[in-house]
Amino acid sequence: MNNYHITSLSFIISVPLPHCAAIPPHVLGANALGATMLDLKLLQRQPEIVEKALCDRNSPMRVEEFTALDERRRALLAESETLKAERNSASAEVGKLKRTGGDASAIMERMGAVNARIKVLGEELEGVQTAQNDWMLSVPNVPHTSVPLGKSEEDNPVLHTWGQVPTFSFTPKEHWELAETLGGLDFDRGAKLAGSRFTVYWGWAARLERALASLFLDIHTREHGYTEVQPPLMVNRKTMTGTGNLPKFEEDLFKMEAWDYFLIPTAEVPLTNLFAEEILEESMLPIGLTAHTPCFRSEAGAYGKDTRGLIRQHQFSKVEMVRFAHPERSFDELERMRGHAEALLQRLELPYRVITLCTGDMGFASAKTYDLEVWLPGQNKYREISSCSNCMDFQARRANIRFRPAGGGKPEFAHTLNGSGLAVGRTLVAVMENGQQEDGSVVLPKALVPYMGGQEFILPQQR
RNA sequence: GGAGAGGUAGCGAAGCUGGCCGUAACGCGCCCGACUCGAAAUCGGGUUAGGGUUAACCCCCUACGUGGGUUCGAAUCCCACCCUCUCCGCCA
Repeated sequence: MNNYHITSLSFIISVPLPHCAAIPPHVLGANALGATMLDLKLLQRQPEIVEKALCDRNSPMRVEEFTALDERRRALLAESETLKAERNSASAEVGKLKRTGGDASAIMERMGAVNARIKVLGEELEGVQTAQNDWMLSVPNVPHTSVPLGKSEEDNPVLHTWGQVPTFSFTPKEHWELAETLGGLDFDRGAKLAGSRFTVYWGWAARLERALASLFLDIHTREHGYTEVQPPLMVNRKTMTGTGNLPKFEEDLFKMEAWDYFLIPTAEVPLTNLFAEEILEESMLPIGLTAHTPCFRSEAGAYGKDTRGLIRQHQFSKVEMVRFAHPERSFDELERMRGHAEALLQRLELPYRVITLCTGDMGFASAKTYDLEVWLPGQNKYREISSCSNCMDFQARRANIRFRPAGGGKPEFAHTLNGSGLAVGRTLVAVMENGQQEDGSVVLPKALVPYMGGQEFILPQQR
């Protein structure tokens, strides 16, 4: 599941509210939920669609807040623009009079009063527009019609499972227990150097992390058609806003104290914003980008969760996939990208399942999300290892990412997708736990052996 | 860090002694048409985005890196900031 879901709200609103009344099917047709999502026009003309989306997401926001601001804004705009038109024509008149030697003092005096009124209107308008803009930046994406309704992660249906859950003749250990004899993962020194949720990797563990990332990048670039990118690991406020991490989720991020820079919580942020404020050619689509980067998350609100081991760290590495797609093909691209993530787990022979996130569990920017969950024998359960989302035009609107249609015509917003392929630290955990033997050693998946210099096992005596 | 140059449509670029210059000169690209069997070349026309109003058109407002200021009126004058390029210094 995505880290930006609104868990804190799911227990505030636990019963269906009156405004959640059913929407007629024709209103929710593909057309209505297409490229105009969270467009000003959609909010103005079909507010009931957004209202239902907010309800399905358990969001406390109400469209009527927007509507009130929008009506006030338009009233102020109408008066202000009328006065500005008057001023423009009067100024042209002054220009003419000055050239012909006429007297313009009467007009200039009248414009003094007009300007004063424009200024007053402008100040109120600015306040209203700021409030409206804040609302727009805080409203989550509208879930796609194919997303199952639900309140929380309990309601996420399983799409399919792959592989056999392994059986052991002994009680399988968690990865941090294995590391007690295998070494490699140094939680104590990680805490000494930085604090809790930081880990030092030694020897085989450091190499395994590198091997996994290399394998993933090689498969994506050679077999799945992605272009490898090395982006900045710190980005500015505008970039964070483009993907939807700001303004709502600042507390989840690490921020530089003296600079307005943030450490990226995922490579999705720099990769998606690569084409911000740009107009692409339709022939360039779809674009696939991949990057292996560290990710930094404050994990605010995760106190007491996954405190041991590598599952939840302040710093972890991830290979990310980002795709830019034509609006008509973005859901095909989502299926394709999910396949790219699944291919990695299959290559590593790790059992997993795919779930579809329900409306109440989806991330802020997403219109539809699949989570891949890998089997962890030590925990005896499936744990998230990848999250693949179609954000449709939600991020593209924020970041202004457009493409020009092949036949010419006005630029349209592209659709953006992102997915982990995969979270490297968690994959390392899965490799350890699924490959463990009774003597505490670990058998490595065949696909990894060439990347480990021919090494097939991790043995206790290794350093 | 020092010195200088620059930021104007999809791209290049003019304007920068304030008004007749922003649906923005000029060139490229793109679209439509003419010519052609067809194409190239040539010729003619068209081609910014966002918002308000509207059934739609018309019309109106805003935008010349960003934010302020002066003025009846700012691409143009003033102030601050951001970014790019060149040279110098420093540095893995």
